[in-house]
Amino acid sequence: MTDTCLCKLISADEIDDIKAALPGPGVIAKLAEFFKVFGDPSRITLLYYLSKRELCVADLASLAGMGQSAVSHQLKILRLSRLVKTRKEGTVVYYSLDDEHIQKLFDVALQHVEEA
Amino acid sequence: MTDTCLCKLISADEIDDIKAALPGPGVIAKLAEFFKVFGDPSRITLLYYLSKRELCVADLASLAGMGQSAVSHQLKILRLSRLVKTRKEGTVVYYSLDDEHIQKLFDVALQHVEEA
DNA sequence: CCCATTCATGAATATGTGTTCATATATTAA
DNA sequence: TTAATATATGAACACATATTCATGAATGGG
Repeated sequence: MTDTCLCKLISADEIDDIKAALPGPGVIAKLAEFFKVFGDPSRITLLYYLSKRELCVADLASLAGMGQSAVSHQLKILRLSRLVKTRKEGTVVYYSLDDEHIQKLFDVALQHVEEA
Repeated sequence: MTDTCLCKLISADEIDDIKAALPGPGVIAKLAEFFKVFGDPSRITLLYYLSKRELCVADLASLAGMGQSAVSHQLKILRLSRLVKTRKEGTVVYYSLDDEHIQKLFDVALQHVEEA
């Protein structure tokens, strides 16, 4: 056990304060799950196209250069994360964005990425 | 091939416009990599603690309830993503945040998560 | 009613990822 | 130098995940 460290001289009070303000495990898990959805190039691409206009599955596949099944699987993840919504017209399902925060997230991330 | 869809009646011009505005594959990959870093509960926890104060590896491990090695591995990822920076004092390495956007990202994500 | 089309879904597979264990590196003290 | 401590690193393992393939479900046309 090498877990003894001089810098542990944070006061017990301060430790308690910091730990108390930590979001619960449930919230942390949800945060991670949320970010994980954005952590895939295919989903980023789909979200980008949907940020431009409502699109059906086949067109998304065509635009993104992905197979129909792959798109469908990814759209399910985006649906479960409440990032996109659907509108059905006959056999065609139109997808569109369902979250006004997405563009803001992209902007912040782009800022970081471009600060290379 | 079942990739023929009526809704493909987007004009060729519109398709070109949308595709032209798509960030290049490099940028999309970087965006995904960036978000992926936040897509893990351990890293979220470490970032949270570092948002409170500078901390050494052993204390981070203790606070987060993780092994020293696991923390070190995750800190390396955060370092390579330029999200944290280090300061060495003897054998002790102090970590602290190195990006002013992190809190903003957390805020947006929390908003989404809490809109359940 | 039968068929074609669009999308969803389950299984299989290949790849990626987080933790642990053991060990190496670096710094300080004796 | 030797020993001790803090951190970093590499290999191994277990687990998650993205895609493909095959197929199922739903809708509309003939």
